[in-house]
Amino acid sequence: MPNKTSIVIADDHALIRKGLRQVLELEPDYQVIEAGNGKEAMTCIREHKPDIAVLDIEMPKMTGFDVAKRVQKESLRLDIIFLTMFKDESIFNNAMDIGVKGYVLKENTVSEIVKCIRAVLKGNYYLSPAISDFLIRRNNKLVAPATDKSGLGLLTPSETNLLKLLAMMKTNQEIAEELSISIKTVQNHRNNICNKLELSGAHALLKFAVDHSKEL
Amino acid sequence: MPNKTSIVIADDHALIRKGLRQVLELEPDYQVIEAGNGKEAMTCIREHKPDIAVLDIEMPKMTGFDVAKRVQKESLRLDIIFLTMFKDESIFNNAMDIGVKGYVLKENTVSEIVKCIRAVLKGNYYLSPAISDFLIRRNNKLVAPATDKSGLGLLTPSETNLLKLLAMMKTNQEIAEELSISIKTVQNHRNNICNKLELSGAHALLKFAVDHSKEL
DNA sequence: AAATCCATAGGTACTTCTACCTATTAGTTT
DNA sequence: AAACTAATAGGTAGAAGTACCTATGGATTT
Repeated sequence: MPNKTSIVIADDHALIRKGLRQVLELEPDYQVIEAGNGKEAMTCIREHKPDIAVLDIEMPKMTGFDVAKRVQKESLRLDIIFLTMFKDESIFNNAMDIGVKGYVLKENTVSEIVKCIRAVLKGNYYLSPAISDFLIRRNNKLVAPATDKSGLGLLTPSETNLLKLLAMMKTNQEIAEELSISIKTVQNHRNNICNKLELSGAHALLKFAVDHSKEL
Repeated sequence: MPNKTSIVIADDHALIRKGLRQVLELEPDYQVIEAGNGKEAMTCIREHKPDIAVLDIEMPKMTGFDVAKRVQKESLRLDIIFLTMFKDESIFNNAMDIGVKGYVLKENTVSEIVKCIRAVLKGNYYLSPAISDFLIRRNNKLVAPATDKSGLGLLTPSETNLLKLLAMMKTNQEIAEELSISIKTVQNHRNNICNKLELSGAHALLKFAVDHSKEL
């Protein structure tokens, strides 16, 4: 494998480009190609077919996003890393959505970008630690409300236990059997829970159980 | 605020404890308390009520997980950071599920743990970059199912549409109103779906709808 | 000792969902 | 034209869940 890893870097600040080149060329098998804006970056990518492109987001002519989308549309096979100052969550989310493999903040150490390139070359994702925090939130939104606004604290152990089974979509009869209690007891527990949580209606409790199953 | 930030560190290797202490005490307002295993860690935590506990996962007496769970059960207010060699995804996922705020690999630089503590003190999460990769996967799992083993392809558009509403735990009556059709039609659709998918029983279809809601 | 809370279980009336029927209309395929 | 499919809607019997009751034994608190 004498073939070098070629990397296109695109940033409108010459200073940053030079700095990046210097850092990257410490790795003997990295070959760096510079572009001063998004449009140049596209040209470079089409011509040199690099393995990786490190893009600033805010650039004249085409933004990093524009380049990433273009690359996707033209089915060019290379991985894209954003090197940016934006710590904004929604920007980050958008980047993930269009398939960006790495996201490194400029405020991080220079070695960060090298680690990132290595990780991406291995087929992994790499995110700046500050960004991981956003990712967690992204997950938790789908998972846990964290604080107990739900009223779960009001429930007794048996009630909580019953909710767990209910969240698995078990029927009252199944729950009764599993706990070796009467179906009437199950129904009563359900009723008590509904009263405590002020729930009413056909699937209200079932919905509650499923929605909060992670907290049970 | 002349109060120091107190940190309990727990690891069974004295060498690592000493190293950590040295690094952490470079920060003038960090006060370090050492524990040689999980049980000691619990004692230290109960006694000193630290702001943060940095725990190894594999330790004698009690593991880092045991300590984290215990802390949660006793409602002790401190943040927990795992400092570990485990790059395993499921271990990481478990850690997230019990509310661990930071996850740093021992293979990372020492400065990583300091960054982590700072981030967690600010109320943020912090993950080693190598771990971020897992998080991405975790997200993607929730997003892309790709193959259809479920039999969803057998369903007609109206049936699929109905399933979407069912997955939101709406009752037949609500679905009928939302689609401006008779409740009987809704019931019929449900029956047809059950036949196609060979489902039967009280919550079978509802469970199916919820389980596959991401694919609808 | 009295009061309170929890888990247990039964009763009853009502609503909702399930399972299996039939049937009409509109659109597609053969 | 005949056959098929999807969407619509009605009927009926029975299973499951909801809503509100009462009640007993055990544990905890006051």
